[in-house]
Amino acid sequence: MEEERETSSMTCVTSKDPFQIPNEAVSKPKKEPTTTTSTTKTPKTTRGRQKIEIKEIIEESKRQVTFSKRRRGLFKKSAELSVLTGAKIAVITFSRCNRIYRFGHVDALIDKYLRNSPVKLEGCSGNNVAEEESKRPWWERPVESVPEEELEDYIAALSVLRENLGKKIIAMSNDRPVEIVPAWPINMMGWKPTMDMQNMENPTDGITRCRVGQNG
Amino acid sequence: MEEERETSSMTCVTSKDPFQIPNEAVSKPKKEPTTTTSTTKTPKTTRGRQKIEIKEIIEESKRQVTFSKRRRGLFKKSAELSVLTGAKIAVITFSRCNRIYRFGHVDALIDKYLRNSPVKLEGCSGNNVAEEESKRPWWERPVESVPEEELEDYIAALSVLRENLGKKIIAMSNDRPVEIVPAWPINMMGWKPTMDMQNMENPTDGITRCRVGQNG
DNA sequence: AGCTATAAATAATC
DNA sequence: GATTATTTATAGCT
Repeated sequence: MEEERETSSMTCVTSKDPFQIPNEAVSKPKKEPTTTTSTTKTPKTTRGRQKIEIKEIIEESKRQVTFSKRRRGLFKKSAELSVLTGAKIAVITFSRCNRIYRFGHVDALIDKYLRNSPVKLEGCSGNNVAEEESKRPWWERPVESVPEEELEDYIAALSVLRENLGKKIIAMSNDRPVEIVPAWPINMMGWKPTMDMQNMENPTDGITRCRVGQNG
Repeated sequence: MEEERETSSMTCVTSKDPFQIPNEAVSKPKKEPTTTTSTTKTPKTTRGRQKIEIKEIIEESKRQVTFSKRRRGLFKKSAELSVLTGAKIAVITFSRCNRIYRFGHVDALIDKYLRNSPVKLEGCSGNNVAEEESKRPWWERPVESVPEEELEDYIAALSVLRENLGKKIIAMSNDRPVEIVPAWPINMMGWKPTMDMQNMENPTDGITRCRVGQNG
């Protein structure tokens, strides 16, 4: 974000920036579409996106807004990377108040991560996986091959698979519903829409809440 | 990325786009800084960033490049979100060849996630956590408060904490070094540089590799 | 929650 | 791996 690069693209902008002098004491031009002699310069209504330092945002409301916007952006980027490259991605976000926001096949990938890869979600292309695929048990088949109708069963089955991780995990997971957030949550062009993003974004924990007005 | 929004900002661009007609059959002007009559239009050397559809990239090398670039971008965004809002973030990426790339306090957050929040990384601001902090055992203290010199000990201690997750997990994790990827990997302005990003990005698995030339 | 102008990410290219 | 021109993300307002 704040690399040393100072290449000014956008050389086309010829209008003088009306927001130049102090930071806050700017007399905003107020959008007036047709009244004034608005032929010389474009009467900008906002300063647009401003450069910020990457350091903790102190102001409460501001931090919440940034958290919300950027988390959305992060999940979108994750989804795009997943679709574009076929990678499996899981993102876990704990807000300052320990509200949890998840993206992707979190549970499946955590299993995979902890077990050091046994849950094979997708074969490597060009590895003539197709023939080997049929020999594999259901839970090693690509997630994509699971029909949407069977998703519930698949999820349930996955929770059974989790037993292989150890009784202790199962015990701890029992009071939390085992669910999978689809990797294709956003209904965008060319995407496989299974559930809406809202559902994915809502905090799903039963975790101690902070007082009202806290970030997260 | 490909929402229905078609709002054309950038209305300032007056130069005609020389790359207009077919998509690939463009006669590239080739960068010639001072020779040609480059006064009328800017002799663009590239088409710049092109709009792409969010669908699987078929071409192998192209997909690899995109995976590399966008993964880097995703981790950067994660780091920024973490610093800006104080959120704890973990990102796990399995490439198509099951190479694993991680970001953030993956192990700690997985523990937290599986246990439904016991590992308290940071208190909620304004909750007068400071006084309660001192009562907490070391492993509940904010990760940031751990001095860099103690990081190794902290990591080791965390692996002990994992035992609370169950003997089975420990058994499975034994042949994999338990490590923590720092949440501040990029040495950017105002950042806390602990390790380099390269180290973080390198695949850390001992997982079956695909044939050479595969994505991930 | 929506808008606008600008900062930042990145597709194509070298 | 570096550059460039463009698309996309988003900071500040409303």
